[in-house]
Amino acid sequence: MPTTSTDPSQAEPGKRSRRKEARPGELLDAALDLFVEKGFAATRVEEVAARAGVSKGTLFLYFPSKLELFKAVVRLNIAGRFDEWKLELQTFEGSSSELLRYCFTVWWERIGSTKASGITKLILSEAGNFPEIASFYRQEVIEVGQDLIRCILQRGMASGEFREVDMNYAIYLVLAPMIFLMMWRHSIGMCVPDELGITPEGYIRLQVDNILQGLCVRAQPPSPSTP
Amino acid sequence: MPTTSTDPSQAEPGKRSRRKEARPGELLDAALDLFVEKGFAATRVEEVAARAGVSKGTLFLYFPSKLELFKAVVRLNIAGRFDEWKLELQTFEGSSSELLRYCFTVWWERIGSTKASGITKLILSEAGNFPEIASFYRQEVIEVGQDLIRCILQRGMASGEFREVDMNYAIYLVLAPMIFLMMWRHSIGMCVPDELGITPEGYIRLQVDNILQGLCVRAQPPSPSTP
Amino acid sequence: MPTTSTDPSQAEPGKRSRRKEARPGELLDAALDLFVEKGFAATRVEEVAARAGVSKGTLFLYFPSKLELFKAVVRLNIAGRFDEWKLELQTFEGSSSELLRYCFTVWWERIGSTKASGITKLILSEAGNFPEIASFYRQEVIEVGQDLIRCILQRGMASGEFREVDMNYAIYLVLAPMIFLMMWRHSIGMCVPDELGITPEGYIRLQVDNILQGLCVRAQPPSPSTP
Amino acid sequence: MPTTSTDPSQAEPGKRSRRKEARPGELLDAALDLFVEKGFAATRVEEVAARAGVSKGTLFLYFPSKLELFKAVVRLNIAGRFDEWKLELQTFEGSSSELLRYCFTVWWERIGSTKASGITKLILSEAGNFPEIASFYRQEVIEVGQDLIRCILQRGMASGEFREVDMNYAIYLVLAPMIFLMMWRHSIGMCVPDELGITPEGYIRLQVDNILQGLCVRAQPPSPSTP
DNA sequence: TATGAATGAGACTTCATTCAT
DNA sequence: CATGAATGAAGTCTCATTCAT
Repeated sequence: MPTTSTDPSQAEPGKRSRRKEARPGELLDAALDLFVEKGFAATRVEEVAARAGVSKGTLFLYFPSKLELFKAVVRLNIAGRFDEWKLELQTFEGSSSELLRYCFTVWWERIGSTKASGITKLILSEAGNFPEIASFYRQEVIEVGQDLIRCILQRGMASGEFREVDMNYAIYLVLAPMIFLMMWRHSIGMCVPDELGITPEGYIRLQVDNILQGLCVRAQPPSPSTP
Repeated sequence: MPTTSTDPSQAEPGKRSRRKEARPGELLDAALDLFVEKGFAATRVEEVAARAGVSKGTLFLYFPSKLELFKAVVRLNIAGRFDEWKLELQTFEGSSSELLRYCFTVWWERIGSTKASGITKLILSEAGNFPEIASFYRQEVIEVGQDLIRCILQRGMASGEFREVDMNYAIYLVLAPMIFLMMWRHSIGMCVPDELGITPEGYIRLQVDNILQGLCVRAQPPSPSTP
Repeated sequence: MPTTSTDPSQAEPGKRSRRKEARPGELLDAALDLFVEKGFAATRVEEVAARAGVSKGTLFLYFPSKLELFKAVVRLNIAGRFDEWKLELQTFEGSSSELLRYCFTVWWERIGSTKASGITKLILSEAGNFPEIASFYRQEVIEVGQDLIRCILQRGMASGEFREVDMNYAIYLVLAPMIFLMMWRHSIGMCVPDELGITPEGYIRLQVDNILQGLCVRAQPPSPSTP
Repeated sequence: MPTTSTDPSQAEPGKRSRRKEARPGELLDAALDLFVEKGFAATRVEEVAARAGVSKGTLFLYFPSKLELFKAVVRLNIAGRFDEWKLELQTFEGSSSELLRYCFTVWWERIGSTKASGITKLILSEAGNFPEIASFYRQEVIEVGQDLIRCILQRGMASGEFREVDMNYAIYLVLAPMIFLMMWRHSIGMCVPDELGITPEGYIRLQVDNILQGLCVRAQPPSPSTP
C-alpha cells in the first residue's frame, strides 16, 4: 500500500505497476512533445521512455520501432476531428462570414492552440525524410481539411455573400494563415514567448477580417480593434 | 561571378585553382539542398561532399564541423539583399497598391522561386534544435524584412490609400502568405509536383488581390484572371 | 495418456493439477524441439514457454535460467537407455553380424528416428559454447555407447566371425554412420523433406551391409534390396 | 615497402595504415575462426574486428552486416575447389580403389584438416537459422561434392572393379565418414585434443579400407596397420 | 591540398530475467 | 502457482570526425 501523496504521480501503485492500457497514451504524449520539440531524428527513444516514466525496453513493448511510434503519434493526433467539424458546418445557421470566422475560432481552440498543432510543424519539417507519412498526411488531413474549407466558401458564393473566385486558390486564403501560425509558433515564435502586443487571437482576427473584406460582395465593417 | 579564364592548369588562376577556390561554394550549395530536403540530422556530410564532387575529408578542410557547415549555409543564404530592396522601395513611383504587388513579385523572383527559399524552410524546421540560429535569423532577416513591409504599409496609410490597421498584425498579412508558400513547396508540395491548376503565380495574385481588397480604402478591382 | 476426468476444476486430481505436474516435461519437450531447430542462442525462452502453453514467467518458476533449462534438456534426453541395451546385447543369441544389424535397427527405432536424435545434433552444434556440457555428454553418452559398440565388435572377433581390426578405429565404422544421419536429418536434410529415393532405412541397410562386407571373415551376401 | 623485420606484425606502417586490399581477407579469417568456434549468434562483430586488428566500425566498411559477413565467409571457403578436383579425377590413371583412397587423402589435406572444415560444422549447426544459407550450401557444395563422388563410384562400377550398388545410397558411404570427422573434430573432439592412439589419418585409412572391402568385387587386402 | 581508411561514441533494438499482482 | 508488464545489459549498426599518406 503506497502512501498517499500530493504529488501528481499520485499514489503510484508500485514501480512495476501493471498499466497496460495507460502506457501507450503516456508514451504517445511524451513522443508528441519531443518529436515536435526536436524533430524525429534528434529525439532519442530513451528520452521518450524516460519522459513517459518507463524504461527504454518498455517502449518497444508497445511500439515495434521508432518509426512506428512516430506514425502512431501522427495517426492519433489527426484522427477524425473532421467528421465533427463537417457536422457543425452543415448545421451552422448564421451567415457565411460568421461561419468562416467561427471556423477559425474553432480551429484555434481545437488544433492551433493545442499540441496537435505541433504535428503539422513536425510533418512539414520531416516531409523530406518520410514521404510515406507526408502523403498519408496529405490525404488524410490536408485533403479533408481543404474539403471543409471549400464547403464554406461554396456556401458563401452560392448565397451570393462571397464573390466568385477560383476555388483552387481561394482555399489557401484560409489555409495559409492557419499553417503559418502553427509553423511560426513552433519555430521562430518559440524564441520570443510574449512578443508584446501580438496575440494569436489578434492575428486571427485581422486575417479573418481581411479575408472577408476581400471576399464579401458588400464588405462588412472590420471587427473593432483589440482591446 | 567567376572570371573567364583560358588556361586551366598553370600559373594563372585556371580551372583547377578556380575550382579550388570554388570548393566552399559548391559545398555550401550542396549542403543547402540536402539540409532543406532532409533536415540537419538526416543529412550526412558524406552525401554533401559527394554532391559537391569532393571527398569527405575535404569538407572538413573548409568547415570544422557539420554544425559549422550548417551555420555557414545559413549565414550565406540570409545575407542581406534588403539594402537593395529598401532602395527600390524608396524610389518607387507608383501607388502603394502597385508597390505591394511589386514587392510580392520581386520577392517571388529573387527569393520564393529560388533556392534561397529553402533556407527559410530549413530555419523554421530546425529552429527547435538550434535556437541560437533561429534567433540570429530572427534578428537578421525577420526583423529587417518586417521593417520593409512596415514601410510599405505605412506609405499606403500615410497617403490615405490604405485604411488604418494595427501595424503589428498587418505585417503578417504580407508575411504569412510568403512564408507559407515557401514551406509548402519544400514539404508537402514536393509530393505533388504539378498539382493541376495551381501555380505559385496564381497563388500570389489572389493573395495580393485579397490583401488589397481588404486594405484599400477604395477597393481596387481584382486583377484580371490571367496574365 | 491423460486419464479421462469429468470435472476439470475441483478437488480431484483433474486436468488442471495433472497439467501442473506435467509442466516441466512440456517445457523440456518444447525446449528440446526449439534448441535442436535453432540452436541455443537463437531460441527465445518466450517461444519455449509459448510452445509449452505457459507464460514466460512460469518457465522461470521451474528453471532458474535459460542455461539451466538447456542443461536439463540435455540431462533428460541422454539419460541412460544403455543398461537396457547392454542386457539385450548380452542375451542376444544370433550371430554377431545379426547382432550388429540388430543394433542399428534398435538404435534407429529408439534414437535415430525419435526426438532423442535431436539432442546429439544439439550437443555437437553447441559443443564449442558449452564445453562442460560437451564433456559431460562425452562421458555419459559417447563413452558408454562406444563401450557397447566395442562389446559387439569384440564378440564378433572373439568368435572368429569378424577379422581383427584396431578397435579404437573400428568403433567409428559404427558410430560415424549413426552420428552423420542424425546431424544430416536435423540440418541440411531438413530443407529437402522427401528426397526422392532416399530413406533412412535404405541408408542404414547399405551402411550395415558395407560394414559387414568389410568386417566379416567370410563376407555374407549383402541383404536383398527391399524388405 | 615494408622493412624486413622478424616481428609478425612487421614494421607496421602506422596505426591507421591504408590496407584496403588486405582488410577483407583479415576480417574473413578472423570471422571464420570465431564463427566456427562459437557459432553465428554467439560471435560478436566487435570480437571479429578486434581479432583482425581493427575497430568495430571498420568491419562495417567492408561488410554491410553481420549476416553478409557470414555469407562471405561461407562463400570464400567453399568456392571452386571442386573444378580442380574434377580435373584431377578425370585424369587419374590408377585403379578406382586407388582413386577413392586418393580422393580421401586429398580431401583431408585440403578441407578436412584445414579451417575450411569448420565451415561445414558451422553450416550444419546453423542450418535451422539460415535456411537461405543452408540451401545455398546444399546447391553449391553438397550437390557438387556428391557429383564428384558419384563419378568415382561409377568409374569403378563401369570397369567392373566395384560391385553394383544403388548410387543414391552409396554416395553416403563416402560422404558420411568425411562429414562425421569434420563435425567430430569441431565439437566433441575438441575436448580431447590428443586422444591417445587415435589419429585422423588412421580413421580415414580404416574407413577407406572398409568401404573398399565392401565395394570391391575382389576384396583387396586391407592396408597394413598404422606404424 | 586532397584523400579515404579508420575510429568510437552513441543510437536503436532484443531478450533473459524480475516481481507485483 | 501463474502471469505478463517492466527492466536494463548487451549487441548491431551509423556516421561525424581524424589523420597518415
